[in-house]
Amino acid sequence: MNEVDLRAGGSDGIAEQLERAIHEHRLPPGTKLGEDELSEVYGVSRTTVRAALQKLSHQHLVELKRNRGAFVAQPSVREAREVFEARSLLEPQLARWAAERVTEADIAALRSHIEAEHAALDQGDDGRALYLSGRFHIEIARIADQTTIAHFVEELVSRSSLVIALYWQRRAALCESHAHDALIAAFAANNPDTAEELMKNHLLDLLTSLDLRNKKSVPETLREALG
Amino acid sequence: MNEVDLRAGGSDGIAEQLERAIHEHRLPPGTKLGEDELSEVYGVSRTTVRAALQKLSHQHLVELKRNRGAFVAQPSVREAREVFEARSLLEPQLARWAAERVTEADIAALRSHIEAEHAALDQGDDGRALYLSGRFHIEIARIADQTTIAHFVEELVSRSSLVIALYWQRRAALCESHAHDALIAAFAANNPDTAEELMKNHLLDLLTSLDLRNKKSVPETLREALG
DNA sequence: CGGCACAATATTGTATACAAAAAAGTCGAC
DNA sequence: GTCGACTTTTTTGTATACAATATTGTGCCG
Repeated sequence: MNEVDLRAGGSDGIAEQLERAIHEHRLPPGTKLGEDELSEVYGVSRTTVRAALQKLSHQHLVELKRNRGAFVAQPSVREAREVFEARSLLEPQLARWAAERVTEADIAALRSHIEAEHAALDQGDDGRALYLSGRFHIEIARIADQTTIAHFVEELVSRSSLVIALYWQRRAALCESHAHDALIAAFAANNPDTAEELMKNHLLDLLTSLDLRNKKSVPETLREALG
Repeated sequence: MNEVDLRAGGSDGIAEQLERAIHEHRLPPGTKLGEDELSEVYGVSRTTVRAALQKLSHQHLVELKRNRGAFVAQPSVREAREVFEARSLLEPQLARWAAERVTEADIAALRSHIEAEHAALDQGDDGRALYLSGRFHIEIARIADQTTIAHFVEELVSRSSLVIALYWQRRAALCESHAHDALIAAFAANNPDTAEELMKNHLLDLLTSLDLRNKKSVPETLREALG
């Protein structure tokens, strides 16, 4: 029994660990998440594991197939587009609000966030860099002081990570295209208009960096993967 | 044993029934949802009930207090504002898209939807009218063909119902302020600009019809309810 | 040798049992 | 009679056991 036993008690801690693993691409889309396996890994009962998996499925990070089990979600091309459409509706306004409310402490936090991201990249830990890059967006939602929308963004960012795992075409250059630096600059200058525009373009850049014509990257059934 | 046994198997059916009951104000905010009680009502085990309650808590319709149980959520004033801010970001654009894509069949569905709503009002079934009024907004999301955003709107509409239960001030006139009729007209005329503007104003109207200064309507603890 | 039916196995879905915590009720001291 | 501590009861949290379903393996028949 490999009981890891981390702080956050019960299902929430497990859900968080799984979410991070998915976000960091340690669990690729389509991975089977067996209940027995997970319960052994975390040293808890299947009941607890199931609660965690259900939570993740509500966030669309995990797909629950009846009598088949849980799998890391494989967003379709359409879902990928929809996720970025939703982000484009929410995040620019969030950036605007953030620019209006940002404090010195917030800016410092954002800067150290980016530093950690670059550090991860230097270490070759692309997964962690991607995770941190996503957290940057969530941090902005927090600064905007809109917890309800922040929740949605959190889900969308996680799902974006799955989209990236499936449809990313350019190998180099993660989110680190200086877009985040420019956003911080706009925040520091208390310039909501610029912040909103930068975020809008940043999301468009992300979307166009995907190859959404590539239907085959997710062989829904084995049939079409071959044929 | 009062086994109701409805079609949708397992926890999803129970979650749906509870959601509707909450949405129709048959279960007011703060109501305790005991697991044993629910398991008897629906003739299933507590395991199944818990799954349903967890789902609802992820939608913020139910608050899960550790070792205390599940309660119908009581959105704070702040949460109420946030819900409508989120809706204002999503739904106007959704109305625009819907106006661009709407079909004759969609319009017919919307009209019959409104009819049902008026019928419910005539019968004095305000709860059901409110529920149908919410479904109208969700139907628009469906027509816009944006399932991801539609999911968010679904959650926000349900939460709005809780907000209305707590902070509604005008007794008469639910959502039936002809706003929905005007929206249908804009759809029928394929006028996205008008549809977007109408939705924006409709949401503003809803928000201003609330009394969000009223702190006491949700006595968080008994202490402040008296004093 | 290939295909189909059946059996064995593994995995999920649901119910129940037990442990832990909170709430309510009771008794006694002051 | 009221306050406080203790006991009882109720309710939730977690683990385990059993049932249902899907998957895999095996052998028979064509």
